[in-house]
Amino acid sequence: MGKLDFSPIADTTRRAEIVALLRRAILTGQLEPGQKLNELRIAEQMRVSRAPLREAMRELVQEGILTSIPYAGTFVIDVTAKDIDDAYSLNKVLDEFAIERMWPLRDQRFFDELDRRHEAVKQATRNLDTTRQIETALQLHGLIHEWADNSVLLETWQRLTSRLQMYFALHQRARNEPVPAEDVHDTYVRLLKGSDMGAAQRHAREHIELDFEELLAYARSLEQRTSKGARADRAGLTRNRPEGD
Amino acid sequence: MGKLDFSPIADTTRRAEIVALLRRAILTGQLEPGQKLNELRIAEQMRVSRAPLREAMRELVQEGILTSIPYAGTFVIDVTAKDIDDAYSLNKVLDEFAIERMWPLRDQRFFDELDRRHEAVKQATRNLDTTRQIETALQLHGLIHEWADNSVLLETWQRLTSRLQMYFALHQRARNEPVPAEDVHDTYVRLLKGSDMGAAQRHAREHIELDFEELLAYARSLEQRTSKGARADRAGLTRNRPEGD
DNA sequence: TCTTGTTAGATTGTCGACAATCTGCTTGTC
DNA sequence: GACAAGCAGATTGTCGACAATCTAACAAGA
Repeated sequence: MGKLDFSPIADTTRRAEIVALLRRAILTGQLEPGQKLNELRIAEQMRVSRAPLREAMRELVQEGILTSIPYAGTFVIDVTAKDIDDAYSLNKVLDEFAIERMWPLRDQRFFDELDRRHEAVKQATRNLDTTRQIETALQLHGLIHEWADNSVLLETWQRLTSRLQMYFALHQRARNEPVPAEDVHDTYVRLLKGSDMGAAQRHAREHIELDFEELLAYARSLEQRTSKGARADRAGLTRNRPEGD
Repeated sequence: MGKLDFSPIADTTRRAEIVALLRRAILTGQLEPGQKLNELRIAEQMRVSRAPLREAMRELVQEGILTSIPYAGTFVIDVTAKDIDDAYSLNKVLDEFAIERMWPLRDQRFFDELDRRHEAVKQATRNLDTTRQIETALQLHGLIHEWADNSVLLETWQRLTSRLQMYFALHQRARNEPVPAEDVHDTYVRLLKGSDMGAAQRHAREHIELDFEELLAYARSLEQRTSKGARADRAGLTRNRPEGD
């Protein structure tokens, strides 16, 4: 038989496209944290009715980068230092788990893909395209999760990644200078190709710790000024209440 | 000032109520895996238009217990042995992390809440209410995650829990006999009150392992018969594709 | 001046109808 | 009989309009 695999056909619903557009706008920082999303205005701009737009927003709310308050509006989530800290500490655990799981599954295809993504990061770095740099770096990092053959882990990591990407983008936006970070990933890639799993896990943990401190400091500095969308605080999250008691 | 705190007002949107109704139906197994959700029919039964229903469905899709295929329909996710395995192995990691984090945060309020939830499980067990038993057991288990003071962890665990609850409910449904499991949780609760964190972590891991094997065997037996909704396979999940290359 | 009630405007939530798409059946042709 | 084309029927996706709710400004009264 012919050994040609077709890629799945593109999503042809407006909803999916809206989701992609909005997500991109949020993750690149074009929509700022705390900002309110006016349905009517966005719908007009996109030449779309409010129905698919609202459905798209619901998805992003569940994805964790929007938050909705009934009859008040839907807002981009606020970035608190605690959130970043939480996300990072969990990410470390997930990384360790992912490496453990994917370690015996490494093969030539893995190494090739690893190099490919590493190259993409270097490319973006050369081009001084910081947005793309963040994106590719996270994709490089995500390979271990994709390769771990655990769909739940992958979903979890992708949710985490959305926020991390948003945090990084904001950080980059704040200070306009591009990160030099030329070959930060070299060690990471080398260790993933090596034979010492423990070393790879340790490096993943420390490597992350690195730019984390910087990011955290930035978030703390943001915390001072009062965000105009400050009332868009935690809503929902109380699924577990013991209703019958 | 008066020291009375009011609980937040109930969500008064139809959407929220629909979400709750649908989630309950799915998690208790009233809606079976692979089953298609006909929008028109459900909307009529609930006396609601399709708009809020569809928004509710979008939320549950992102929550991971429904899956949607454009122009084909929305289905309850299929339960594969691999999914259960994945969820459990990740859950073990999360438990360990949660215990580590909440350990220094334990106080009297924690112990009280622990006892309260433990009592709820025993109550449900006495009443032979298996659905409620599953629910309360998971709530007991969830306390460590709620107490870990990490919102991202909590969200992640709640997503996982949804599936686990669904799996358990299906399992219970299959074999009608209620689980004896009278005091399975006694040791768990005792260790969480004790001073040996490592022991608590170890127990959490092993205790889970217990009913896991049973559940997994059941899932494997299901895998034989062809589900009528079999084509409702993984859709989406490919957010990470490198679009510009 | 402070509080409370009222009202107008804007925004979100919901509805019913229409358009686009899929599925299965029928029909026609070889 | 096998197969492709085409035609209902049903279902999902989208639209425009209406209802419910919130916000802020303003007026009335203590």
